[in-house]
Amino acid sequence: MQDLFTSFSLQVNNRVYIKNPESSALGRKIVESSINLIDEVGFEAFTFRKLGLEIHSNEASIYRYFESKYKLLLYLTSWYWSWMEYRIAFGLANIHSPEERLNKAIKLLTENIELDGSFEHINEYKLNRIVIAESSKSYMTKEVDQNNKEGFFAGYKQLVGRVSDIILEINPIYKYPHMLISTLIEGAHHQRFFAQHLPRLTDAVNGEDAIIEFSKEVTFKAIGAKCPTK
Amino acid sequence: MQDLFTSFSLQVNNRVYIKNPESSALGRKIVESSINLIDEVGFEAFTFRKLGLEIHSNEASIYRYFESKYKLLLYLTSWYWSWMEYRIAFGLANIHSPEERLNKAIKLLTENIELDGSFEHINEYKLNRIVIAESSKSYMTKEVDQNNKEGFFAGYKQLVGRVSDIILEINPIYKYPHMLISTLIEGAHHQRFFAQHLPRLTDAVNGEDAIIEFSKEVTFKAIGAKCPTK
DNA sequence: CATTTATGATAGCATTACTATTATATTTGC
DNA sequence: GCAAATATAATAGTAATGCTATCATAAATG
Repeated sequence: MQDLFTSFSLQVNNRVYIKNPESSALGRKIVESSINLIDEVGFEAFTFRKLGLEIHSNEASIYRYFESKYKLLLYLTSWYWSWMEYRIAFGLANIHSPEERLNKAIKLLTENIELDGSFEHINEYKLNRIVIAESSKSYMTKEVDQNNKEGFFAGYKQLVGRVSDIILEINPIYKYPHMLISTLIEGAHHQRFFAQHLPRLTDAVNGEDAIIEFSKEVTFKAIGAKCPTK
Repeated sequence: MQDLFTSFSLQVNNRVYIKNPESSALGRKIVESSINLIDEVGFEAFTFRKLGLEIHSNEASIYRYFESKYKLLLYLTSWYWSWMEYRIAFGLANIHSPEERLNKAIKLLTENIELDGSFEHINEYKLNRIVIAESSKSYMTKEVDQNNKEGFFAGYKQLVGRVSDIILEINPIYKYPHMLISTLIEGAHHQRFFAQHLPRLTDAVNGEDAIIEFSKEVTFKAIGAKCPTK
């Protein structure tokens, strides 16, 4: 996907920001450095004041882009899900067999993300770690219903919907396609976190990719289809 | 399990508290009311000052039991996992077929919890909602490794280990028992949350219990065994 | 009933999550 | 090239949070 995205940017619901951070150098710096800083110190310890110091700018200036650090997190996760949808759209182009499409989609959804440098100011590798460790904090809140109404989770829902559709192509009477996919996505994230920090909750040996294997196996068996790579 | 527990209390790692809240009326009041308050306002808005007002006691007094609200959350989740382990231990007593044991364990792990009143000062129904919405905040932190070393997640790990053992009884060469069980537990929690707040991420219709069905199906198919209730 | 121990009341402090104000750059439109 | 609009920086301020410290009082215990 190299260089493909230099020409366009991913759409994020414009209600998560006050001013679009893509629209200025400062905005891009805010996004770039927030990824570094959240990855480094964690979301609870992350503050706009610290971010201001980091980028030699001002706390008040950051507030002109994002209402709060929660909204910024929402921006980052929304961006991530948009990005994931593009990755999948491109990754599945010209593959016709639905089994192979599903197989590839699961790989893309559950694999360890590496830096691909398509977007200058976004480090996908670190962003993936943030999504794994912090994204549940963006929806496990008392404001979830309100935020949902405003469309802040649309990207995630759309992604789950798209992959579920592939499942239904393979097995039109499978009852739980959305459940299966959302369980898988969240599950793979948890497993990556557990593999690093709470290994007794997983069987993922560092190095080999048990998480992808596990996800594929579970999915294809659940829907009663044969995994093309097995 | 009614009245069974009036005679004993569940063990929680004594390093999550400063003074054991089971040891005094104030301590039990703190636990009881913290469950109500966290359930009501959410963990971020929950503070010891508010809790003090609620129980007509003092912020400083609460700090004599728990170092911080994070430790209190850790206490609540640890208690929950201990409780879950007892539920399973009792629920599986005298069942010999490992398939039936697994089937029952999955039901107990993924079902919607109702108030059972075995512990006067703990509302299991609300605690379950807290565990669903807030428990990931107890381990998705920068302090996870430190906390893990101190044994704060021992109960959860033990529970996952026990259920994994049943899987291995059924299929000794299954490669991912821990992954499967931890994915299932977290997954069921997420699905209950999604069913209420983000229904497009799930297929759980309110009322019937798709989540248990889904969990059983996935598990037995993944390990290549037959679910006894199907 | 003296003493330890637990609780309560009050105060204080650094940090957080903002908002407001005013000053200074930078961009843009003509 | 300059006025006017717009974006950013600097500073200050406020209420709430997450504690800690001190001292007084109540309750339990030996």
